[in-house]
Amino acid sequence: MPELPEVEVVRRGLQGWVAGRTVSDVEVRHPRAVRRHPAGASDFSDRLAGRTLRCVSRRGKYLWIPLVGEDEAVVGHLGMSGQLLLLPPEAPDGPHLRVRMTFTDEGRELRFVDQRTFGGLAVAPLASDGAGGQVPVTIAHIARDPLDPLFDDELVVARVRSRDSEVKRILLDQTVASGIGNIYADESLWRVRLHGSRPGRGLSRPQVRELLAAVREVMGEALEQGGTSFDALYVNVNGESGYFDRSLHAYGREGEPCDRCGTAIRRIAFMNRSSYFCPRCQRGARSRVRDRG
DNA sequence: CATAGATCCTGTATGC
DNA sequence: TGCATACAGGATCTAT
Repeated sequence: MPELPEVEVVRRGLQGWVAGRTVSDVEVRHPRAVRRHPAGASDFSDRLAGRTLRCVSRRGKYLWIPLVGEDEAVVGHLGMSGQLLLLPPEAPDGPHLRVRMTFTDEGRELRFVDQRTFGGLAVAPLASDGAGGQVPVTIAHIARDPLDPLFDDELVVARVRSRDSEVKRILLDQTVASGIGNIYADESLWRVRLHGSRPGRGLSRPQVRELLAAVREVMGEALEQGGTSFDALYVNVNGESGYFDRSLHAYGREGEPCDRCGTAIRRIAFMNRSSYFCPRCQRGARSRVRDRG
């Protein structure tokens, strides 16, 4: 469930704790956690041992930390249950500890904990991002996110409107705009009263602009509240949950009244998961059927 | 090329 | 009580 706001909370938490520290040792407890590091677990550990970490960067749901003196970075993705925790060395290992990074100062360890193992870490080369910065080559295909100062609204508007796919699927496509997952997609669509099954090609330019503004708005509000959490799976680097789930209008509210019109929120199957929407406020599901006829 | 669907994984909740 | 099934879903791979 960690989407952009949750990952940004983690980034901020890491920033003050790992920047400038030198890695002592890296222990990979589960090979799946480094499956995106093709050279394997021992190579992953070898590339980090003795290296000093720089600032913590983020694009969409990815985090990366460049290594001082190298054109490489350690890249992380939380998947849906990953946690990056800063814990004192004496804290007990939980059952889902996947990677442990210790530092030469013998202070807090950085632990990657991941119940469902969809997340992972890797070391990857850095390349130019085309705008004076750098990005790991393994995530060069990930688009800028809506909170990125270089996010180009009109470019994304054009890309959304060039596709026949359902608009919700486009929102979840990280090569169009990154950082949006199932929760914030549903919340953004609810805010602008669009049904997620509307084809991108059928939306007007103002509609897509309004949708992107809603995405930015809902993510910004979530960030202010420390992110969204439904269970103990998403936590910040200190193991604490956010509060934004109390502000949700659509996601996870099947059968509950819409906060605008009182109609019961509906849930439908979508891409092996769920979509939540107000059947009265969010019209437009029929246009696709009509177009086919 | 564009699009849609399947797949990885495990803890929790639910049904019989 | 025990077993089976459904569900959560981000990114990537495969199929059409």
